[in-house]
Amino acid sequence: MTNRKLEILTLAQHLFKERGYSATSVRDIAKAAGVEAASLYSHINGKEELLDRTCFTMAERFILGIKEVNDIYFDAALKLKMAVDTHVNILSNNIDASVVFQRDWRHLNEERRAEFIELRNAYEEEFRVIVQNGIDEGLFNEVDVKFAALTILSSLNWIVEWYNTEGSLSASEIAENLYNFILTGLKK
Amino acid sequence: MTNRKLEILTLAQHLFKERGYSATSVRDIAKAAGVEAASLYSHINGKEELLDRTCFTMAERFILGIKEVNDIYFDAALKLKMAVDTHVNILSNNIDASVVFQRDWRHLNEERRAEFIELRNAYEEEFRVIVQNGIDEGLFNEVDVKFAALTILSSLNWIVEWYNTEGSLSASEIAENLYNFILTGLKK
DNA sequence: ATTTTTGCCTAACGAATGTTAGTTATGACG
DNA sequence: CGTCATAACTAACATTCGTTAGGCAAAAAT
Repeated sequence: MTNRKLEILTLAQHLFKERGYSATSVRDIAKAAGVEAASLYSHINGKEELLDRTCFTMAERFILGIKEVNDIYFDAALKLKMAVDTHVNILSNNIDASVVFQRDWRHLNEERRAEFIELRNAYEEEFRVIVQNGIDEGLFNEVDVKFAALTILSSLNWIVEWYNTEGSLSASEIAENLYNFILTGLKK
Repeated sequence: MTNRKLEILTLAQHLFKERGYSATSVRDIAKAAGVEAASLYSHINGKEELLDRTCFTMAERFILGIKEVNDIYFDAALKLKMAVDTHVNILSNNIDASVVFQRDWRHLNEERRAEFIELRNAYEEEFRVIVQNGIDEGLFNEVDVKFAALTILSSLNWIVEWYNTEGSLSASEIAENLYNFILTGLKK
């Protein structure tokens, strides 16, 4: 991918984040790039390519992240801690793309959407496995695995809705807070 | 609001849920209603009215819900339990509208969007107050209040992404599972 | 020096968008 | 019966949409 194409992709991701994919026109993206709409087509095949690349690049990053965590750590609690940390760091390093990944994958065409959902399911499954391992190892309560994983993933997925680059907490601090809360719970 | 208008609103909410507000055309809604696009304008002022009514009706429902919980219950733990239960029940009784409320409020015009955000903030503040009360009453751990509330709200907000009307769990069962997990945490 | 490639341009396409104006069929109410 | 309200219609509007075709200037490669 050429520099210019990457630049266009980045600009598009920012606009998609602000306005949503459907409400962002090719002309909006062109304007941000300081170029006529038609000129974009020297670099991209179409608007959907920008969405597609964004969604699948992020999916790959998240999946690669959790694979590394699974390879490096053994203890389930540590795996979970690092999976959360990795997720939040990827997200904070690609905040625009993460928002698009989270919100706009629905606008992928049917075929690609199906592939995307598969990747997402695989990612979520990794979290369920970690929670199950923690239970088997006697580290975690015998909670409903699906439910516990869902709560963790909800918190992770929701971060894009409130994360602020200028906020006081770093990505790893957010991850640590989240991990601690999920482990400890509210009850005294 | 006439029956027919309500019918159109309901159909629109379903389409907005499936395709998103921006990607749903007035003609799509008209087709669902078995009518020409222009005919809708006997009933509505415009497309945005459908979004506006959806977002603000749901906001009112959620806020009324938590006010009632605050009036009826005193104990912070019970308040939280019932706030979660009420939220999930409202959501499951209005699943299409809830999804739109969650995803598409961004497409409100600037003025209404600002009002909407204020309502949302007020709602979220109620959760923070409950958590803080729980800590003050010695029921809850001395967690970071913002963070704890955020995790709870993340889980609540994310429910629309996986909730299935045909699922095996009722709204109150989901609420109970969620509440228990948040209170207890993972750690044994 | 000549050719090729790159990156943009203008112009235009057909389709879809939200919305309006004006009209008509139907049925309720006096 | 005549009047009015309701709910739909057809036709059209000005825009905007994603995209294509063809060309042109500058830079890179030969």
